[in-house]
Formats: sequence, structure tokens, C-alpha cells
Amino acid sequence: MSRPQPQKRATVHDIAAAAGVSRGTVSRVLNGGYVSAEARAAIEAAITEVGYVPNNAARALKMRRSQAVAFVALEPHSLFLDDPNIGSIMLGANAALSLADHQMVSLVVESSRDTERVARYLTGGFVDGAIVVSARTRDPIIKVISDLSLPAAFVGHPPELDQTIPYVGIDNVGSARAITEHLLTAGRRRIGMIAAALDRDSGIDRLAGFRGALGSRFDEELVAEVPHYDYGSGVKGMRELLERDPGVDGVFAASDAIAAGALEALREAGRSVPGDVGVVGFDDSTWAVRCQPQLTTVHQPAKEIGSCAAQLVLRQLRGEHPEPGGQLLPTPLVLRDSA
Amino acid sequence: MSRPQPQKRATVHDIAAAAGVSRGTVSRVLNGGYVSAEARAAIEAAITEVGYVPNNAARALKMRRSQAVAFVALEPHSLFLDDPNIGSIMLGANAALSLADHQMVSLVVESSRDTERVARYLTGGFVDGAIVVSARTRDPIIKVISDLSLPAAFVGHPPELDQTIPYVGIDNVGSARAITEHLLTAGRRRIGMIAAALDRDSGIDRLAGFRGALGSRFDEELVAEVPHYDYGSGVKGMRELLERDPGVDGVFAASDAIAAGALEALREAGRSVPGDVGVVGFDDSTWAVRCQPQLTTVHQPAKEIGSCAAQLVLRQLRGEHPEPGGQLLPTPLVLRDSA
DNA sequence: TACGGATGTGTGAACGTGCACACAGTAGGA
DNA sequence: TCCTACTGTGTGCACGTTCACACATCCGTA
Repeated sequence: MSRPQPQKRATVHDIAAAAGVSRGTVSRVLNGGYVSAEARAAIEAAITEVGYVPNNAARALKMRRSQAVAFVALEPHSLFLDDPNIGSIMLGANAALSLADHQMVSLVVESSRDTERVARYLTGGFVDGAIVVSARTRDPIIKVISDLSLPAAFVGHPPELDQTIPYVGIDNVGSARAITEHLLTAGRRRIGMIAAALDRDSGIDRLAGFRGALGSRFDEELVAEVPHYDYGSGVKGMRELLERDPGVDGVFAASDAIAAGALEALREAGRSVPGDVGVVGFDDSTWAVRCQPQLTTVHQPAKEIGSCAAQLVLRQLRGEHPEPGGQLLPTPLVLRDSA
Repeated sequence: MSRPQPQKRATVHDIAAAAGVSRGTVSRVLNGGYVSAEARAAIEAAITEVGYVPNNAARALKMRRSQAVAFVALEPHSLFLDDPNIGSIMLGANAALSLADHQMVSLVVESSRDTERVARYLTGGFVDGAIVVSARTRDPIIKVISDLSLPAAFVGHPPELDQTIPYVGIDNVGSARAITEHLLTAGRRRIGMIAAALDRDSGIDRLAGFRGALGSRFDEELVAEVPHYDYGSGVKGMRELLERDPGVDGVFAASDAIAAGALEALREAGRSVPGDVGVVGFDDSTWAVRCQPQLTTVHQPAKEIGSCAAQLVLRQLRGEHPEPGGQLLPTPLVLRDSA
């Protein structure tokens, strides 16, 4: 029974002693520098023998660099449940950071208690930068990052407080306009929208795009407002739309989840899709292919958004100054069966 | 234009100087000890004035304590997409750690490249413990944790390599047996199962519970095996079941997503639910209430699982040794409309 | 007066790194 | 011969914190 390492961790001193050199030489084989072949061999042997791993805390203290970037998820209740993209954004960011040999640590902010603790964490020197996925435009965390001038990037919308922080997102207005035009060219005449989350940029912009595409044909009556991007809201919104105008023959749902709910309400009302009514969604999430019929929708490049945000932070870490104002990623239309 | 703090961060020295005391006294007001009222007042004033925040890296180095616990998500592709519970488990763990003034940092392991980096991170002194959510029972990360004797807890199933590490999960066998018995007492005679993920404990155990409940009535013919816990597998599995025995009148789906797919296949085949066929699921995820009819299913206490795992780690951090062997949380049946 | 305890404060050392610097030896060119 | 350049190595210091210790003061009591 040989316990590998009881609790004491090996340090540079230990392997220096084991290899018969000084700490400086050990540091040089780890970080590059002039080292003779035999010294290097002895040190590497010692390292593998004792299973030495550098102490990140000490390194971070000395270097003022932790090789870690925070992924801050604000109000995750809604994010994890409503937004099917948050997971993909995380994976995209992680992949990009990983390639640059950085660690992604994701921090979850649920309550104001969390806010304070995460602020301490960001300030405390454990991360070099932050990617912030926020549903709200004003948040205490943003002020912390701004005051700290911590390299950061926002996902989803421009930060209101500090315009110098870059962001990455999609063109919600243009995408909404494009998919509404798809309904128009398919010959739909009475087109309604189930608009959601009108307290956020994304919600407002999607409605604006819809309005823009319809132009003079826009009818306030045919917009059902619901609070969230979820399935239940879709069912409710569609029922409302049918009640206001039973002749509606096209629907732009502000999210795929809403579109799925709308399909349910239409089935319940005996309408066929896409025969009687054409339905389009937004996100191209897993919802889109779960539905019957499958949804025509706007593809959100979630992974790319994540990796792009990571690049934005990494670039700042290298000392570059990315032009502020944000970066909008293309959102191709995905044509399926629902319209 | 007054920049708040250019880049220099305030240290204990700075606030000691500002308050006219020594660093030791500052440390004492931060960490407790004998401090006079006036000294404390002066120091606290200085702290708020310059916006001092302790440097975690230095503190971690000195204290060998980072007040942070890792949440390690292995192979998140499947986790984030298949398992609707991972988000809730995270939130539960975060809440429990937050209450104990600990920071949760979640690490995503996608590739073998990630494995190495995360191992370095765990070893590097940035975290005091780890919660591991793993779909596979053998993983290099487990060996790292074991060798390091890092306080840890597993979610989902017992770790194969190191039996001393506690885990928290649910009784898949018992739960599957219970919900199958529900179908039996409802009078179903020809009961099939759509079994999934038979390469994992959860999948194997759910099938075992099903078999146990049926006893001598068990018929191999009525088990459709599908690879994943997802919707598409549910559609396919149900079609297969109907083909093998059109007289099937009860179905236990290994997950809610599968059950939802089964409902679709049944609708397609013109069967009514629960009239012709009773369907039950597993998880009590958001799927369960999205379906028409809503699913009777097994509730997985995801938040509690997360918080329980966190407790297990925190207890070890306090020096206690939780009895190994794991903790199984209760899984109440949720009766809805589908059976 | 002298002592012991409680209360309050300052100082030095250490946690484990990386880097600047000093130093030593060898080789080549003026 | 001296100067410079290159290769290779060891030492001291600093990063910001906490802790152990020494010291200082005040009080009550023997």
C-alpha cells in the first residue's frame, strides 16, 4: 500500500534538489531559456517522478495572470430553461479558450448574494477576463468589470454602462425582417406575430424587424405580446391571435419554443400547418426539429457566438484593442416544413 | 475625467498607510481579532474609500484554501443536450456553496485536451474540492482527483476507481419498478419499454427495475433498445414496439424526451393516450408538461442532487469523513394524464 | 510594588513562483 | 591580449497575504 502523495505537494525547490540544480534552472525548463541537455533531462525525470504540478495560485500571484477567463451567466433561471443556446455558447467559448490554453470558469449569478461574491471573485485576481451573458442591460456586475477595466466581452447586446466593452450578437432586426419576408413571398396575407420579452433588446428588435418587413400592412391588432420565450407563452399567444383574427394565415413566433406552442394551439383549433397557417420561429434550437411539422426558422450560430466572444477577450489579453461597437454574426434562414 | 483605478490595485499596505496602522491590524479587522474601535473605524473607512478587495491568489497561496469548488461537467455534448437536469443540478450546487460562502467554478471537459488542462487546474490549487458529473464511470479526471486526494463528490453513480469518494444519485432500479407497477395497477396487460443508454448505469438500472416489476410476465420482445435519451429515439422506439406487438397497451419510456417521442409515434399510428395506451416517462423534466397529454413520470430532484453533492464536499472540507457508498434521494411519482 | 491576565498593536517570516541580475566559462575577432 | 557575444547557472527579490511572535498598555489583586 503506497500512498502516492500524502498531502504535501512538490515544489520547484523539491525537484531542484532532486535534480541537483537550482530553482532558477527548473523555472527555465518550465518557461523556456538556456538549459543544458543533461540538466534538462535530469529535471524532467524528477518532474515526472514526483508528479510535480506548478501551483497556479503562486504563479497567478507573481505573474498577475491566471490563464483563466470567467464565463458569467446572469440570471440563469431563465437562461438555462428558456434559452436552448446557452449551453452551446458555453461550449463554443470553452473550445476557443482551450485552444489558446486558457481555462474557462463559469460563474452562475442567481441572487444578489451571488452578485457580490462573483464581483469579489472577478476582482480577486483569479481570472484575466470575462465573458458576460446577460439578459439585462444594467447589472452591478457590469459596473464592477468596468471599474476594474477587466478585459471583457458581452454576448447578446451592447452594454449600456460602458461602451468601450465589445460585444457579439446577431442582427435581430434584419433576421426578423428576413423571415417575415419569407412568409410574405410564400403568399401569406394576414401575418401575425407572437412577440416576447419586450423588456430586452432581442425582443424589441425582433418586433421591429417584423414591423419593418410588413411596412404599411403592419397591423397592431395582429401582435400578441407574451412575457417569455417559452412553450406555454406560445400556446397562449397563438390562442389570442386566433381569437383576434381567425383568418390569420401566417405567424412569426419570436422563438422556436413559442412556435412549438403555437403549433399546439393551432392543432387544438383544427388548423393545419403549413396548409392553413404558415409558422416560423427563431433560434434553430432543438425545438425546431422536435416539432411536427419541423420549423422553418432563423439559425443562431450559438457556438460561433461563444467562440467569437472568447476571441474578443483573448485579443484584449494580448494587448490589442478590438474596435468597440460589437460584431454581428450572420443568421441564415433554415427552411423546413412549417412555412 | 477621473479614472477610478487606472490599473494598480490597492493592497493591505495601502489601506494600512491610509488608516495610519500596520498591515497586521488591517488583517485583523478582515479576519477577526482584537482591534480597537477607532482603528477599526479608520480602516473600514479607508477600505470603502479606495474600494479595496483582497487578492484571492495571494490568500489562496498563503492559506492553501481558495474558497472555491469545481463543478466538473464531463462530456457536455450529451449532458447539455440530452439531460435537462444538468442546469438544475448546477443551480442547486451553486446555491448550497453560496450559502457556505464558497465559489462554484464550473469546468467543461469536451476533449482529451480539456482533460489535461482541467487536471492541471484541479491540481493547481485554485479549488478546494470538486463535484463531478459524469456519464462514464472511468475517466482520467477521476484518477487525478483520487491521486490528489482532493475532496470530491460524484453525481449520478458510484465511481469505479476510488470507492472512498462519496456520490449522490437516485434509485433508478426502485423508481423504474415503482412506475412500472403504476402501469400494472392501472390494468395494463401488454407493457413494453423503450430502453435507452444501456452503456450507462442509469439505463441499465431502469431496465432492471422494469424487468423486476413485471416478474414472470416480462417479455424480451417488448423491449425496444435505443441509443440515447432523446426525442428522436422515442419516436423510433415506439414505432418498433408497435410493429412487434400492435396490442401493446402500456409503455415505460426511459426518459421524458423518449416518452414525448413515443406520444408522437402513437398519434401517428392513430392510438389515443391514455385511452388505448398508457405512457409513463422518467425525469419530470420540462418535457413532461410540454406534452399532450402531460406525462406521468418519476420526479428527479435535480436541485437537491446538486445541493447534496455540494454538502458532501463541504463536509469533507470541514474535516469530516462522510460515509462512503453514496446517498440516494427519493424520487416521488408524479401522476399526470398520460397513464 | 510586583505580578498576571486581558486587550491592542507592530514586525518578520513564509506560502511557491518568475524574473532581473550577477557570475562563469568558452569562442571568435580586432 | 583584450573586448564582446553567447551559453549556461545560481541568488535575491517581489507578488499580497496571514500567522506567530514580541511588545505595549491598562487594570485588578496579592
